Amino acid sequence: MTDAVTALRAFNRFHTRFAGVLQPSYMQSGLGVTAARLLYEVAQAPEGVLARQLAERLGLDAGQTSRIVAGLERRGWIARERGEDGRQRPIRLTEEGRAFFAALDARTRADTEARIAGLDQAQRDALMEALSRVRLLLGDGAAMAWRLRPFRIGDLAEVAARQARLYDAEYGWGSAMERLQGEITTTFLRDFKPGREQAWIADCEGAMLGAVLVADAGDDAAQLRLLHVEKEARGMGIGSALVDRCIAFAGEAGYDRIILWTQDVLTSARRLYEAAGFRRVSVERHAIFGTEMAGERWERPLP
Amino acid sequence: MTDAVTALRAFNRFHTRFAGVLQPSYMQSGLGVTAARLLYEVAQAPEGVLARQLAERLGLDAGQTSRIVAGLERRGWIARERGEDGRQRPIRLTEEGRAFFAALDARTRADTEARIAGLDQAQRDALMEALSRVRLLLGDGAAMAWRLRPFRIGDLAEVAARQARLYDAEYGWGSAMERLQGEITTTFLRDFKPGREQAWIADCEGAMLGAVLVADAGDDAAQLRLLHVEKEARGMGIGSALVDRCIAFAGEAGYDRIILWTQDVLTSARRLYEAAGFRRVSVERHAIFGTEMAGERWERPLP
DNA sequence: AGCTATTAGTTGACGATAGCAACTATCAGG
DNA sequence: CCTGATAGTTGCTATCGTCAACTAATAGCT
Repeated sequence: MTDAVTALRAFNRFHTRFAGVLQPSYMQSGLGVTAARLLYEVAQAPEGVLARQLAERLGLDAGQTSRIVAGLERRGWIARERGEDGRQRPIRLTEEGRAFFAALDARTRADTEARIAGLDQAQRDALMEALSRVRLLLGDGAAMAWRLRPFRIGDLAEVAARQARLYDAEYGWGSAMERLQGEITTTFLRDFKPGREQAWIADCEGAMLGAVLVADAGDDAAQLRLLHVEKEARGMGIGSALVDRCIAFAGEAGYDRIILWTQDVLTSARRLYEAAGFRRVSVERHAIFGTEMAGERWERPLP
Repeated sequence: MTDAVTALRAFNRFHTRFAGVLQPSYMQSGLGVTAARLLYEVAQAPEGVLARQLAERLGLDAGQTSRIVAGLERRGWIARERGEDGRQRPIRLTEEGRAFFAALDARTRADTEARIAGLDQAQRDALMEALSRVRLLLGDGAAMAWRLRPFRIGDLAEVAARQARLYDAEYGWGSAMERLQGEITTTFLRDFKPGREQAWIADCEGAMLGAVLVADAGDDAAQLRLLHVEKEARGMGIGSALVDRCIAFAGEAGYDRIILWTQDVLTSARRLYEAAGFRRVSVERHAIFGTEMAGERWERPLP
């Protein structure tokens, strides 16, 4: 069995080749790979960008950056103004530069598209999810956008899989938890009441970073279930966004109150609930998952 | 919402930077990045490698390869023999080269390890799965090894998720199929009989490429359930390996026969069953998944 | 105001990387 | 023996990347 370091190195070798095959298209344009990357960054920046920002973003040397910028300016693709700070020379695209970049960008897109022409939409989705997951795990999460969306086909089973693994790794709850997850999601799907029930996925460019369910608990109560946030996505505000969405939904659906069950060991989840206006109404000790812990019932009235 | 091409290009930009940060360690060794990659390839090859094989594998120019090889030979890391074919100069590591490479490799490993030092084991597993998935989808599957392994925590829910998405994308079976999957896996987990039942995952460096379940159907019959192979993994022999494993397991467990239910539209699965000695014993038309189709029962005696 | 340290950017030098083309040596097949 | 193909080498040229010295402007401090 290979470890993550070996796998990452193998991937790096693979990707170096993969990206290398994509590069010759830059050459046809008379630009080097680095110059093309820099031009891309300039094109993305709506305002003028400073050379040092480009250097920082691309991981380039200041001298190298200066030379490439000078080259692009000589060809007329970019222009430099004077900033308020007299040392700065904000860079922006000229009209010709915009046209040139558009053509280059289109060719690069076509090249990339050709590389994945054999993939159908489902596989493209899988590719996007894997790419995002890699970036997230390698620490590029800050550069990525996430949003909440309603659940789609396959999502609830994935929620069950993620939670089973997460809680097993973190608390050792094993297969007892897995069975429980499976039963909750299966029941939810079987008895799904549109408008009265819903599940949301925190979706970061195709990758699931967290999820939550709202189920009808009867007696005018909505029940928040299976809240989780992936470890690499904590501190991004996903947990509270999910809880807030549940409360808003339950309010609109006309429930009196929203309830939930949780465990005392899930401290960060409890903080979320507390901040969102939930109050603990009962505690019950048990050992369902092997070790002794306390199951808690929390509740929040709805306006 | 971004598309796969945009996501892939964004990933390429990310990875170029990511790999760029890893490179300085090669510099300390006096080797360039390309020379280090080439040395790695030589070290991996047990026999002598030809320069043109290296060029092909690394996507390098022949001239460039020649120069790098000459440089490594000058430093004494590699040696060139004469091949049977007088034009060829098979390359292999010298003793010094082996020692040097081992040191370089250790440092590179440590560098990579430092980049993922913040990840726990579960996250490393997730990283490996995502990396493998990317390579598979981008066509590097031939360079990767897969194997069958028994199911672990979370696997069955993932099987349900993958199948629900696969069959929805390919046949439009939607949530009816999803509910069915969920119920089958949940029931399997709840009533799991070790030794009499089992599930296998086709695992390609952490990524699930296919799966199958064997359940006790009562009356001395084993039932093969939920066989699937991911689209990007077809033609690798995974389907027949999964079926064979089921038959072998059912035989060892002492069942009389192995049965399964399938649909007439799943033609490639039917071919697998037929090749593995199953025979169709009954057909029944239905419209469970929206469209009209035929559910089939297949059976195979066990020795 | 004047001094100092810092920041933005430029330039020169040098070596590694990369692509192209011309070249030698060898081999395979008629 | 001739022809075409293959393995590998070498020269030319341009880009890329690093290091270090340099100018110009600014910010902070006394």
